[in-house]
Amino acid sequence: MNKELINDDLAYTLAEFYKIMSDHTRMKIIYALTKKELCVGELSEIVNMSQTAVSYQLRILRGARLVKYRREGKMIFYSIDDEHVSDIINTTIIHLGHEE
Amino acid sequence: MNKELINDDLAYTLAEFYKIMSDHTRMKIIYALTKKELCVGELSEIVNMSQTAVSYQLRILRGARLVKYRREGKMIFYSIDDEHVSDIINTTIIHLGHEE
DNA sequence: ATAATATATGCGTATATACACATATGTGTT
DNA sequence: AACACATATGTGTATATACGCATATATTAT
Repeated sequence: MNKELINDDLAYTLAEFYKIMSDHTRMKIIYALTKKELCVGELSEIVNMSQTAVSYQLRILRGARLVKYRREGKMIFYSIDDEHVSDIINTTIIHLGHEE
Repeated sequence: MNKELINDDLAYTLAEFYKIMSDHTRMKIIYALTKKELCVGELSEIVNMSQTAVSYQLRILRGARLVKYRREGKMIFYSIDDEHVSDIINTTIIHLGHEE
């Protein structure tokens, strides 16, 4: 009778997705990447955190297929995997009334 | 020079928003509420958790203004505060390819 | 092969948080 | 007022996780 009101698998999957976006360091990284492809060193400067910390978060973002990467010599360039992600963020920004 | 790539306040605010949605219990509650207004007891049954646990999460959802509520006698009915929330979830479902 | 540079990973720790339990508060009924 | 019922809240605890440090790996240059 309440079948439409509950969907455990979906709820778990959704929550996992949002969990990735729920850390401000990761969000800074994601936000920067929605604007431009960047390598780890650049990201490290932009978000003003250690290379280790950025790398730690990039691994998580990779695991969740939120970002993709390509090697170019010593450097690895990261970018947003899917433009849906940008859409979701933009919708949220509008929702939060945080446009500037 | 990288001003457009970073916006600390916004990143924090976005991360906080997604943090609310990053718990599967809360997501079950939110999901059910996107379908229908419900009281605490009904929610408790639907997500199959104790009244205390549901109440704990509802407080957090209230604090984040993700849900609103109205009293009717002894019961309190909760609903989604803003239809933007449903939009964001629907976009995410499409993104995840989890439509059924 | 060695060195230098860019990035990744294992481990330890401090912090955050979801939930259980007990209890409090608010509302209607008698 | 006393009681029952629906919901909320304070406290303790177990678990999850972000990040630092040290170190490993991968790539290019000498």
